[in-house]
Amino acid sequence: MKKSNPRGRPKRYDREKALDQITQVFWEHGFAATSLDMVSAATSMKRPSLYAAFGDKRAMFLTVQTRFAENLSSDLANILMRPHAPTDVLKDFFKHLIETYTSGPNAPYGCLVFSVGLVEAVTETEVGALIRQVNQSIENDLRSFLERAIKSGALPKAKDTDVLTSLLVALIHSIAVRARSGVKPSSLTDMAERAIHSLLI
Amino acid sequence: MKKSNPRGRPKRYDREKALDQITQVFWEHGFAATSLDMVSAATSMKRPSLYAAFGDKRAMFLTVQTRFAENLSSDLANILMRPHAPTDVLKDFFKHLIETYTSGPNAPYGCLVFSVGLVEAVTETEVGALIRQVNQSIENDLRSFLERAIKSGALPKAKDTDVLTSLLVALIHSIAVRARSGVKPSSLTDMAERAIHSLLI
DNA sequence: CAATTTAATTGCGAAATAGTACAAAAATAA
DNA sequence: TTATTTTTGTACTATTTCGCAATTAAATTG
Repeated sequence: MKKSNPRGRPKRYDREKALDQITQVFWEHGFAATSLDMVSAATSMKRPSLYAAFGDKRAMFLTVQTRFAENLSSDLANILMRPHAPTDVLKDFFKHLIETYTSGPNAPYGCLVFSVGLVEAVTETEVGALIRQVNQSIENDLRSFLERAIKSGALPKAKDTDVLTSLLVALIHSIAVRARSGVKPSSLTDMAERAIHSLLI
Repeated sequence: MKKSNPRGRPKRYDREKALDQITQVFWEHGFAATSLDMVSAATSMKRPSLYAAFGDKRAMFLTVQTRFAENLSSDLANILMRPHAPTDVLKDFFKHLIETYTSGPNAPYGCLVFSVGLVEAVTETEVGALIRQVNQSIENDLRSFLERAIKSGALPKAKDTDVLTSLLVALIHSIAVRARSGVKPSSLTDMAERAIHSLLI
């Protein structure tokens, strides 16, 4: 059952596709260095259409930030639910993270939230709040994962899950920084896997 | 022996003081959101004077980036040379780092290099190179520090210094992210100290 | 005291930028 | 077919921004 067409002239653009394209521009150049003309070019939408669809530049930025955060968080949370050995799960976890941070069309752009958004956190309270919330969410997921692993006997009881969790989150932040600075993905994978082994074995 | 005054009209500004003021502006707002008028207001120098002294906006930014990196790196390197117990030295190390990242005049701005500079790394090769170089330098200093500690018997031989080093660097990056996102300094200190204990004991 | 040198100040001009008013286009509804 | 609704496209305005040319100011040198 397809819903009947809406009243007026149909939209030319696809909302999700447009948001992907907007994301790319902000991801590469950051908030302030991105002009609406660049966004317009990337989406093939004229500025008035952009405004009608997504609000002003600030609103657009907040939208893609939260969207990126939600997608990444949920991907990572799903990986943590897989029924494999903890080290394998964490390897997949960081593999996906690194893939996300390094596979832009032109270059590695790192993390849209932890790198690009972060700069605005000082002047835009909402961005700061989002970042803290994303951290909290990933942190909670990781801690539950580790506690589950200990409960099931897959991980030694002696592990301090709080410290372990914050070190894994630190690893995420570090990968974000290094990815955008141009460190090659294989290096990042190496680092992550060695850290996982050292921390969990 | 004071060197004789130079030929023409004397400069009104003090170069180092001006660079401090320029640093503050970029640190708070990032590169693109900073206008030369803001820099002009912060330094009480008119734009032509700024241009004569520091070149254009991009050159100014590169100057304060490298200056910040050099100052911080050298401070941290010095702390690592102190003849105390490894855990105490590392506590001081992170205490200084957190102090640097959180004690701006208005707010916590995090790291000028790892947060503010990082955004430009994609479009400005030099910034990316600087960041990689700073990471390398701190990493080397930390690794030597750990190797020294093991040699002197202050740290168990079993430690994998490479992994340990990259986890400590990750902790730095994480503190940079969290500081700018608005996490309060005491939380950061807590996290750092617990991580140090867990990693070194 | 002139002449010279260097720095500071004023203010202009060209370009970029964000936002929006208004007209044209493309669909549905009657 | 005509009216209505919604999106798209054009074009304008006000503002910001950068870089620089020309002028004024403050020092040293002879």
